[in-house]
Amino acid sequence: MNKPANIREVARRAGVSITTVSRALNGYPDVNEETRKRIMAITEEIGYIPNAVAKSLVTQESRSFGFILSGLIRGSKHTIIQECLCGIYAFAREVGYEVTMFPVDSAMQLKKSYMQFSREHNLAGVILQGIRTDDEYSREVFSSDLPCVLIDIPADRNRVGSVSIDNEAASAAMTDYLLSQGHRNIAFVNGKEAAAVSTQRYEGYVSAMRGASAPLRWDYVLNGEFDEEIAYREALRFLPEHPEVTAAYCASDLMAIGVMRAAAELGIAVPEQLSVTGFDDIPIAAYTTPSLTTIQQDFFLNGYEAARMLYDIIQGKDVPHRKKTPHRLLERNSAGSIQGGSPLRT
Amino acid sequence: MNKPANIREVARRAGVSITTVSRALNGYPDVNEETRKRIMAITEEIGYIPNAVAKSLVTQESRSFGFILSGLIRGSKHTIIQECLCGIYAFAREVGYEVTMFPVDSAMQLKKSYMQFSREHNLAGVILQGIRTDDEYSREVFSSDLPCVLIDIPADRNRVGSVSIDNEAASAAMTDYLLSQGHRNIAFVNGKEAAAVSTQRYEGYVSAMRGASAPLRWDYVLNGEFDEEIAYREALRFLPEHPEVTAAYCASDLMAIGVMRAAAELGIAVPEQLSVTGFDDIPIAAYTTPSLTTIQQDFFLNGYEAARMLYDIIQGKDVPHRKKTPHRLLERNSAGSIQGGSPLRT
DNA sequence: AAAATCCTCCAAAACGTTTTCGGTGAGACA
DNA sequence: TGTCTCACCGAAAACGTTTTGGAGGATTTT
Repeated sequence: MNKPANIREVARRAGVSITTVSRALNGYPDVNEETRKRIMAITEEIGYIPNAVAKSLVTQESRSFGFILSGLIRGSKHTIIQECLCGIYAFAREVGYEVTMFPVDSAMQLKKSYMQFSREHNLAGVILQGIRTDDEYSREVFSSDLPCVLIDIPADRNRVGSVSIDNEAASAAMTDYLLSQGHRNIAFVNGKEAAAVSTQRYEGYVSAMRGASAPLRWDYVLNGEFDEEIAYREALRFLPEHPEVTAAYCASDLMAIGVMRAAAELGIAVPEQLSVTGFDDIPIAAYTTPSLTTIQQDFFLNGYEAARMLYDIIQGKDVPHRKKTPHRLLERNSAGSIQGGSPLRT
Repeated sequence: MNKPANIREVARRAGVSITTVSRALNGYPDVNEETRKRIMAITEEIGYIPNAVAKSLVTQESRSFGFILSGLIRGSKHTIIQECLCGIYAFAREVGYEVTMFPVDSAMQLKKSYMQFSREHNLAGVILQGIRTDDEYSREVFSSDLPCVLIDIPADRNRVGSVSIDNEAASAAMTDYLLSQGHRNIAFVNGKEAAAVSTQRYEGYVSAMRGASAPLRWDYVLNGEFDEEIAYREALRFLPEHPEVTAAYCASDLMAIGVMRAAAELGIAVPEQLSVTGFDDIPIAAYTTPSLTTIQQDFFLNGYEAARMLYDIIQGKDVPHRKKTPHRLLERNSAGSIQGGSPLRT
């Protein structure tokens, strides 16, 4: 394993100092065009590649976004983090940055804090996703002066940015949609309580129901933990107890799928007897029978915008630290109108 | 933005040399227990974090796997690379490595070669996935002495490792399954020609058909390019022309879904009139109607095993450079028996 | 003709570590 | 008393860059 050529070797062959080589390669003006050509030729010839590690060490910057995320788990059924990662990379490429991932597994004993990770790698800034706000490590990041933007987590501090859809508005929109179809008794299957998006979506549901003077009953909101199986079991229990509810609005597609399975098992027809709607628009949502009416999020865009905001913060630009990405209500086939002539389940 | 503390600061406060600090922190034996305690305390107090960049520079190794992959694109409907990445991280954590991703986009003008990337970052070795073998940059990697393992690409050189399922056997198994259900006229929807897995799956199909003396016709193999839409259009053309074929075996789930959609549009019932099978077992496959009979691959395991093999190669262990991960035929509802009483389409 | 300017280049310091080699003092052994 | 061993520690080199602060010569300006 012979060592790769370094700048010294190039300098030696070109008969110049390493300073000149460095300047030539980095496009500084004060180097003779002829010398530059010669250096370039030698660089090419011996396959010299500047060592980014050494460069990063001396310049004290890494041109690298950190991406700290939880939820990179085996057997995941959605592509959310994939999309997000892809968006981050898309922007990073535009500005010549790289990205360094740090997946944190809730199961793993976290011996390394986010901060430690960031400093070890001279990260220019970090993007956090799927991280709990009450986590001790995130506090450490918030209170540091490391540029930082959050995805799907509201930022309380002013130094840190955040990007997400307007969860409350989207949630209200979905509830309103169901209401407009004639539904009154609408159950809401929520996700984990700890997640900020859960409370926001709950708020949206509540305000829409209240606005329409629809029955707002505590026993109409179920806890599905963002889990297909749990939502399935909850629905299995809930649906027979409440034949008067004609719609179940779920805070995630996976939970909606669980609810639809429960309905199928109970002999309840979707959407004829029960409308079911989801949230996220994961790939599966388009392929279920019936296909899922849901709120579409652009997770790619979330990643892209988060990276862009982080970049602006790093550059010291004065930029709004709150970005709402667009959402869209995707009307498919899992929800229908009550006036459509379909009998209520009662 | 005050600079983070460095080893010199710790040494100054502890009243020892930086050598001693380094030794204390890295667990070398020749440092007094009392001094070590003191150093640890100071480290904790001022929040000192060793700089991995500097360390990597001097040790000439980064304890980092490179993951070079193509196919990280917006709107992807499967979780293959996600699973793979997850597997790589799982192993990396076990051995205290990190992973550095390098997504290559076929659309992007690749101004940086894989080799350049690897050397820039002092990578210990790289894992390649979804990369074409005839690509100029992969040649560069193969012929270098950089430890390297390929996923889903057969390795011709002996220095490089490779991991994948036994595509030929799996493909033959699926074909045999269809044959055992009484099908004789089986179409095969293949993926991109450039992909190694395509030719292997084609071989499996051919040998199984040949073994059963089933009709092997060139016009029974379609080119779906691993694309749902293309497979859909191909099926739309092919199915009416060939009412005698009772089964379509597709080299990917997405193509199978495209074929099923075409069948639905043509009024052909699946599986009653046409059996359709896929390959991969992506999440969607379980949620289509009918659910997809397919070959299950463990992409997580692919990543995990690739990382393990790479690690062994880096360590200089003499280890088999070819690993076949298990596959499984998942019998769901998109394929049925001809004897089952269902009429042929003819 | 002297002075100022410009172009091209170089020596050396710096970034934050690890590692090699050697030094000091204390106790053990002859 | 002299030497050897051992535990502990430090000075300095090294990793491969970038950047600072000029130096030397040629060219232009005054």
